[in-house]
Amino acid sequence: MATPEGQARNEEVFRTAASLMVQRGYAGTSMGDLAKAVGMTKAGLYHHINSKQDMLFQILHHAMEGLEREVIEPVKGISDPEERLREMIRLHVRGLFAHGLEFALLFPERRHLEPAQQKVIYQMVEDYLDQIRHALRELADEGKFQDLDINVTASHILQTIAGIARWYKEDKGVTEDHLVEQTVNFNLSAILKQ
Amino acid sequence: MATPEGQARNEEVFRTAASLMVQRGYAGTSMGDLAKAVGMTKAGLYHHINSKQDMLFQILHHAMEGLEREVIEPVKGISDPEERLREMIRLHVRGLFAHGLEFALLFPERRHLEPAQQKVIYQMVEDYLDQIRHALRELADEGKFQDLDINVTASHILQTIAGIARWYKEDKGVTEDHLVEQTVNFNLSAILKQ
DNA sequence: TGGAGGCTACCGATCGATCGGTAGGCAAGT
DNA sequence: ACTTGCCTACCGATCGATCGGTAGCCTCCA
Repeated sequence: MATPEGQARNEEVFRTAASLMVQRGYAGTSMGDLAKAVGMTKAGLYHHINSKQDMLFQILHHAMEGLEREVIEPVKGISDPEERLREMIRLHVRGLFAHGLEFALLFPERRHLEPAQQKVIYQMVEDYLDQIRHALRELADEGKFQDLDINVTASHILQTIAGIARWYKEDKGVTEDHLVEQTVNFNLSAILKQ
Repeated sequence: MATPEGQARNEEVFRTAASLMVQRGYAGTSMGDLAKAVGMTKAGLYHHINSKQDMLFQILHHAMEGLEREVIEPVKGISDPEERLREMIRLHVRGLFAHGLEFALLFPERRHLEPAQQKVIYQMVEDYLDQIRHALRELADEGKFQDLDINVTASHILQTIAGIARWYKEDKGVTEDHLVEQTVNFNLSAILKQ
């Protein structure tokens, strides 16, 4: 279906598109801009993608798959809910840095997708939230959970993590390690008794 | 400068623009769409505004002024930092509902402004964050603050509040009162000792 | 061994539609 | 008479997308 070079080029297109859309938004990024950024013409670009909209869908879908692979899967073996939640937050924040903080900022752009595509992405986010909710419920069963609404709390936790991409600036002297630690501690302090 | 009816029409233009941009983003909202939404032609629309970009700036500026007027000002008389922070979160979340949750979602669109305009908005957000940081510092002086980084914590708190607009759906049975209470409790639990 | 056929990865040119914005006029209130 | 508020009619630029075409490589078969 594709040569190794073509495969690499294809990935470069999607990676560059994600980067540009983070900076300028979906509607604010033209296919001409993207073509120029990857050193192609618009026509050449369309060899790699079906449409601008489909490209956005694939970027978001790929990002969610990455989240599941790098956060959900690795913590499946952790039976203690507190430690599992700690590790989820840790891995998620580390993932943000590893992939340039980018993808979290693109999710609001799912409004530009077809309803059916929106539903797919929405469901993947919901599945991720369910993992957080499940850990919270287990904590509640152990009597270690504060008296909070599990659904609202799960969303709050996710917002503190995804929100990092919205305010973090490299030049402020905050290191990745520090931010990981702070985000874990903030959220765990919020939900644990004592 | 304007008749009362004209003033009202002017406000309707900006209010409608904000609403459309929340749904479709800045670049995704055309002036033709906006004109149709307020029952005007594009030319008539431009009687009320200078440019699309300037309109966005005024919307964001107005939103920040509202935040200062409805959250910062009312809590100035509260000397106890814990109670002040509680009230800030309470008022901010209530403000989200009162104004349709809209404006929080528009702030990422400040990337479409001129650098000088961006700076103005950025500074207003920073001033707001300073109010949260100040309350946290006072709490620390009283020995009631968890061992957390004040700057990071302030951002986390703001993200849980602004983040509500990104996940809240009316049809899930979560009431405004419940959400206010949950958001206050989550954040206070995160930052207070014990 | 060489040539035919097919495939990938692109290009220049161009499509109709839509973009943000404007010139100039007209009707109504003060 | 002048301003306010809006209109019709239009501008150049850019949008996403598609057209026919091609350079270069790989495979297969005589």
